[in-house]
Amino acid sequence: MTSTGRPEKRRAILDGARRVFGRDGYTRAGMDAIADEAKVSKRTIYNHFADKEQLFQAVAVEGGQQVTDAIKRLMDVHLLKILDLEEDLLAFTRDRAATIGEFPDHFALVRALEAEVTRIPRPVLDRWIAVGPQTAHERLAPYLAKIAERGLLTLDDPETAALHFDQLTIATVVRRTFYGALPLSPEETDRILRDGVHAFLRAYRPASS
Amino acid sequence: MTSTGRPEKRRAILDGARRVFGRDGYTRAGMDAIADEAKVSKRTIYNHFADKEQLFQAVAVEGGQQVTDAIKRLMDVHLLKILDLEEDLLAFTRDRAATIGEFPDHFALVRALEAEVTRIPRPVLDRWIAVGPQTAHERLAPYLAKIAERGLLTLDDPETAALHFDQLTIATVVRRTFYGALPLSPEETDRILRDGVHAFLRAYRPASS
DNA sequence: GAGTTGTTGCACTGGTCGGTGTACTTTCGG
DNA sequence: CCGAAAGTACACCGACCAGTGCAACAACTC
Repeated sequence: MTSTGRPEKRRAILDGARRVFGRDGYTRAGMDAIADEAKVSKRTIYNHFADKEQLFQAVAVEGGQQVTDAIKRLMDVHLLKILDLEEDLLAFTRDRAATIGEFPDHFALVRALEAEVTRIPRPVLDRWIAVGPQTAHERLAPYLAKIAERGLLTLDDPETAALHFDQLTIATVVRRTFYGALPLSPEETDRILRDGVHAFLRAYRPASS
Repeated sequence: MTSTGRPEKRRAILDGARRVFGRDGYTRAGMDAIADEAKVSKRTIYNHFADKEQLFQAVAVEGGQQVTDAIKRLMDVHLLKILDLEEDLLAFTRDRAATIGEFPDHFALVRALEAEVTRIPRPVLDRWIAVGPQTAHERLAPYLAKIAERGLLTLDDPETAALHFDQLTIATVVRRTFYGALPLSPEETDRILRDGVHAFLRAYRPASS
């Protein structure tokens, strides 16, 4: 499992592969195209990765990790000290929605990955899910629980609430735009997020308001 | 646009193509494999459809229409006469979730389609969206509006409420299972749907209960 | 039953692509 | 400055695949 070859080449390959896989999808992406994009010899790719499949998996997991980290930072920024709950949740989900545009290659690759879901070895798939989409909303739960402790939310189950928040906001935008592949006007995006946060609060805000 | 060739052959081709596209994805699916699956000569496929892309589009749109029709029927069954709102919504969403298992080839194909979203001509994509996923939840809105008229729901905007219902129930299952590609235990499915309906009602039920 | 239309099987083309072999050059640590 | 490790350029293999051409065959129509 120890990585062979020069690290900077490995980086270039991963970056190039992310772009090409995102642009062309898994099957259409050619190893020659990836080599060109990474400005690396095709032979070097095979010195770092056993085959196309392993390269794809490496790129997917790395990207998932990066996005998860970015979201974690957003949670710390917006959800630790709450002034106006609705505004803070809205600000969080807006920034979260913006990450779609900040990692366009990764999310394009996610579309490719989901199409291959039945052909990806289960352990690899589970690892990606664990690193990426699963923790993305599971990590939200403790923040919501903390907010609930202050009496700002009524939560029977923080994880379910986190899932519902996700579904009502970011997941709706993701679904409408196919992970950012189709355009969605800022106004429309904002309306979705506002409505979603609003509905979430109606479902989870204490009766005494 | 008038269709050439014998209709029963066209049917066989569409059915075979749906299976193979669903199993192998767009790029991996071979026209020879489709011909075998449809028990038809490859030459006949090209007599009915200009090329692989057009065949794929035809299959996608037809499948989307079938699913949309099935869901419409479920709405009529469950959402016209309401006895217990929570139970009726739950029964509806359960049956709706079951459609994922009833059209496995179609939903596998949808995964392939979403991966190709950037490569599908916009008019074709728009047509599929209009026939399939869009109307799927937009058609729910009038049913909810009708229920609201009886005072069982408080809706500012029926379409938004329909979208939220969708997101909180079926969309969550779809996301977790990747359109049915990964297994999800009936208990887990039921928990998701129950929780979703419950949250929906907390957000949209009149204060006087 | 003649003619048209559709279907079949098969060979074939032109192209793409994953992966390898090899001989040469570059990089870098000691 | 030397030697090993890594990278490069390029030709190459085998497999696969979309789409076509063609000749024989089957099935409807009038």
